[in-house]
Amino acid sequence: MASRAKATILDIAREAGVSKSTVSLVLQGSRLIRPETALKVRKAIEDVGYVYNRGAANLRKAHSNVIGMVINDLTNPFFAEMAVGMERVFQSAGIVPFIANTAESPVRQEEVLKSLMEQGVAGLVVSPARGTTPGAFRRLETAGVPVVFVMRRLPESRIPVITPDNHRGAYLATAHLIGKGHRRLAFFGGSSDLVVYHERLGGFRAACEAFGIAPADRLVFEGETSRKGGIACLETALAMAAPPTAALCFNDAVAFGVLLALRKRGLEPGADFAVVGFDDVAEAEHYMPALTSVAVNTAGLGERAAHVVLKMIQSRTTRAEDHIGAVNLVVRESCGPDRKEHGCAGMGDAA
Amino acid sequence: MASRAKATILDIAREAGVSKSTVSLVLQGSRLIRPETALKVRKAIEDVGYVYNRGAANLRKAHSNVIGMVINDLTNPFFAEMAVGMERVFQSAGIVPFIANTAESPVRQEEVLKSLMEQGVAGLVVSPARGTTPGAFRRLETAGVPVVFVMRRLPESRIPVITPDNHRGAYLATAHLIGKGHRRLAFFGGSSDLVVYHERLGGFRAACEAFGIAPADRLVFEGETSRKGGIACLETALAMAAPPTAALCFNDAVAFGVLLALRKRGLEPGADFAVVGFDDVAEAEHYMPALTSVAVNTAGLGERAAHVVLKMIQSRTTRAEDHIGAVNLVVRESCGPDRKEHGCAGMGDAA
DNA sequence: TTGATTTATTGGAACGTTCCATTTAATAGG
DNA sequence: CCTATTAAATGGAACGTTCCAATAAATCAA
Repeated sequence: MASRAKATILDIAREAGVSKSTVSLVLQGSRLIRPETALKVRKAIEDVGYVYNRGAANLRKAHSNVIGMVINDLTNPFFAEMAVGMERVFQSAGIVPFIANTAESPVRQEEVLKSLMEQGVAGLVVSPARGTTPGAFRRLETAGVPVVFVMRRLPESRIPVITPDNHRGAYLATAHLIGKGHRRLAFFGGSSDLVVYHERLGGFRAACEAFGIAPADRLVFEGETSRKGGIACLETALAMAAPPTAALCFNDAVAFGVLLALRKRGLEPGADFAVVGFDDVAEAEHYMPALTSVAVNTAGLGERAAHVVLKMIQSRTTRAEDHIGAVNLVVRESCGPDRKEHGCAGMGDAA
Repeated sequence: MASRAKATILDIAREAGVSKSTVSLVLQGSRLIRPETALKVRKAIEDVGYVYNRGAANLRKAHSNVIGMVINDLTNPFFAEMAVGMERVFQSAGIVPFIANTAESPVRQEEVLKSLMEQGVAGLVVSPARGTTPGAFRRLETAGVPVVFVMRRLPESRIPVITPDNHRGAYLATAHLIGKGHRRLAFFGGSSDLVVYHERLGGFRAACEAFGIAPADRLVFEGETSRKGGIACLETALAMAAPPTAALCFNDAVAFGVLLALRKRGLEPGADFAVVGFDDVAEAEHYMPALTSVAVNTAGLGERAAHVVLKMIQSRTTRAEDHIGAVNLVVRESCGPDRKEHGCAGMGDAA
């Protein structure tokens, strides 16, 4: 317990019989100090139990080496995975990033951003909360703090963005479904306040158009981006007079919900109704049936984002190029075998 | 861009025509300042785009209001959930906690702890990495920083701990299995370098003993605490001459693995082999079949931990009582119906 | 009026670093 | 030997806050 007044650089100086400047230099690993002196100082540091006061240092340096990762939803394995990718990069750069969760709340995000600024962050990687207002990052911008967005973008913003190629991914997935013989397709989940949503939906539409699916045969169901949302989408879709036979889901969580709901109804995912997810989270591979999904290289995008912000900090700029990451469809079991003229057994299939 | 030298309290003072002390008081919401003066100052703050420099403030106050949450594995939904519980509490206390991930590496943890100390944290909630050495937290202790452990404890440490009642949970689960008619039981997954492991295994053994299961009929399989670990455990268990008919799993991830492996082998979880998980993560309810698991009130424990550390900070102590959280078994489908003399077919629900 | 009290405001000395400009010691060149 | 040069160590002035003690202005008691 005890621990009287915290030891400072001066205490070490006294202990080691040198000046505070010398101690400071040792702390910074300067080559100006004679090795044996450095050793003496380091010993004193150890003896006294000194802990470096970064706040004081930053006061002088204005160069804080703190990097923040602001994540919209840490309980979502997808974002957690991305966060871990970033962390890897920061770690190997010798930086301990601070992670903050906004729980998808713009208000909370505001608080977090404020706190981070007060702490003097050197840079930020942000996956913005849904409903973030365009002005939310102005303070950061005027303060000249490098920021990069990852996974999500804001409608009108000059902040660089690292995202997967959502349009292409959705296109590929949709094409796959059509190739399997489906002619009446749905897009499940997601809400239109996310730019990503429009990108993915755009890819879906483009593919439908390219392969001659009539506008009346492509159904869009907005919904929560969660299992629950997926369940709801499937329910309302199957309640239609002429239900779809396949769905591209906004993300894997929605797809899992759909798979679940199918089972509950006694339908066989894949055979009776084809499902494709998006993001290819770790769980997709282990699901029952294994989920066909668009892999976006989650951790890789995180790493990329981290690299970009590092580079920005280093070159003292607040601008950088956007990066659109490659995607690919990984085909598993959730779309079943190819579909013949008329659906196989099971229940109500295409008209 | 631009943003010449950062604005300080003095710039605002000049702008508002008052002294820096006045500005400082306004920032702290002091009632000593005339409301109209305060207003004038606040306007200047807004105009200049000032951001508070907490580092400078802390230098003077030595009272940092930064709290850290050190998590062993953020990609594990269980810990993520716990983290979110803590966050909730800190948020309503007006504090933005910083989360750091150690990825189950003691080395990484060391770095994180060091960084946090340098940042001048006021307190810490830690779920220690596996293999943490007893001395890892000595620096924190001698510095007098309040620390509380959550979910995991260290073999010999005076740091307060918030955990679920692992022994009781395992006991309940095992009793349930025995009540279902199982007489040859296994404990799957986990490794003995975790105190939790011994607690849970202890509960398992105690129940076996209490209900007269012969020592030869309780099998222990160490293994990774992941899906993969669960799969492996089941494989080796079923390869035995007299395999068990039910298993208590170290945690839900292991249980999911077991469920998966059963399916792969064409066995029906519940009917052919009963499975109980531990932790009751959100996914347990939605699995196929829904997993019977020991609910530990994850988020609640997180909240509790946060409260404790807050109290410790406030009362300037480094000691607090341990807290053992209540647990309860939530019965779903993964143990099937009661077991007759010889396992029955079908997969009806619990009797 | 005078002094005492209250209310608002302010200067200045910390806080623990960094880093520039110096000083001191050691080495080399002649 | 003296003077340059290099190497090693040092003092002191920042950095942007807080907070104590002091002041100034306003109110009150006589």
